[in-house]
This record gives sequence, C-alpha cells and structure tokens, in this order.
Amino acid sequence: MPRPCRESYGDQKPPYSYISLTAMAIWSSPDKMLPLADIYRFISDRFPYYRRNTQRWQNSLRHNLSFNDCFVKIPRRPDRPGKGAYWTLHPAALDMFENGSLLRRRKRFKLLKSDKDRLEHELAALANLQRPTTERPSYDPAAPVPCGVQRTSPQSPTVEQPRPKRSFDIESLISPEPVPSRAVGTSCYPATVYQPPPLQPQHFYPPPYRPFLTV
DNA sequence: GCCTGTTTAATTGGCT
DNA sequence: AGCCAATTAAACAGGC
Repeated sequence: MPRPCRESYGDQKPPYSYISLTAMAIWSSPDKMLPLADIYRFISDRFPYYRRNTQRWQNSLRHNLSFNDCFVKIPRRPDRPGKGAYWTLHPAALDMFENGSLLRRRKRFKLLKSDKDRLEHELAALANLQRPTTERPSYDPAAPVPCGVQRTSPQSPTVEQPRPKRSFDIESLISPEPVPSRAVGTSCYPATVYQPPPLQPQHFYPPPYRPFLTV
C-alpha cells in the first residue's frame, strides 16, 4: 500500500481518488473537520500534481463533497468566523476503503433517504442552536430537540479527544477503529447501499465541536 | 467578482 | 465485457 507523504509522487498524479484525498485531509485535522480552503491546501501542500489545473480538480472536489453522502457539512460556530462551512466525514463512512483501494471503492457510501432527511434535520437544528438567541425567535429552549440533537449547556466540560498517533496516517484511514456499520445486501436494499447506524448527537455537540470521529 | 456549494450530464476507467 | 464509481465540465445560486 503506498504511503503518501510530503513531496511524494512529484508531478505525477497520486493514486488516490478525490474522496480519499478529502478524507485524508479531514482525518488529519485535530477536529476531524475542515473548511474547503483547508482541504485544498492539504492536498496541494502534499501533492505537487495538484498545484496545477486548480480550477479543474477543485471543481471536482467540490462536486464530490456535495454529491457523496460520506461528507457532511457542519455549519460554522459563531466564534469561528470565516468563509464556508466545515466538512467532516460521516461516522459510518470509515469503512469506505475496506477493500484497500484508495482509487475506487467497492461500494458507494449512500445514505438511505430517511437517514439523509434525519441528518439534514439535525444539522438544521444545530445551525439554529448556533445562532445568537436574538436571531432565533422560533427557538424554544424548553421544546424537545428534534432527532436527538443534544442540547448542552456551554459551560459543560468538553472531553478532550485523543489525537491520532500521527497527523497523517493512511493506515488509520483504511483500517480505523471499528465503527458499527453494516453493509446491507438483503432483498430490502440494493447490495451496493450501506445502511449506516443512526447518527449520535455527540457527533455534533456540545461546542466546541467534538471530533466527528473518535480515534 | 470571487468563493462556496449544488446539481446535471457525459465520459473515463477500475474492478469483478 | 459490463457495471458503476470516479472524473470532468458546466450552469447556476447565494453570500461576502
């Protein structure tokens, strides 16, 4: 298995898909989430090939972020101003590369419609929670939180998550700590569709963001 | 105007 | 060889 590192591959195209490269970038960050510009930077810093034709590959990368359910867009916290949202990996998407190939996955990571709707609902609730209270008149602190998004007081202790052994560890991307997920090959679902476990509230909250993936 | 993000469509190419 | 994931192009919207 090739082990990417700084200065590797020279001007040749690295043997990784945009999905792999994006996952590497996200995985390498302390919070397991990065804004788009930082994903660009990670890739072009390490792979000189991607210092050229930036318009082409960056368009493709954006397409991948939007198109693939394995990437989740997290709204910025007010205390982290900047352009665009943070991108992270869906916790059930860690075994995307279980066949060892970083070019083509055996199966596309695809959320079921119901899970996708639920995720969007939770993220909308999260975005609402992050607005200043004066800007969210519809938010009722006493109301039940939709879809299990945990509402935690800001002063509650934040658990420090252990950092990866190395900031860039392809082995951990391919063979991460086991994350409960099951491939569905029954008559109910197409064989190529994963049914990930339900998203847990702690994946998003409390602030500051817990790492989406625990290492 | 640039950047970010979404979507559609066509093409390419890896894997079985 | 066929399937389908990945890539590429492009149009468009919204925010700053």
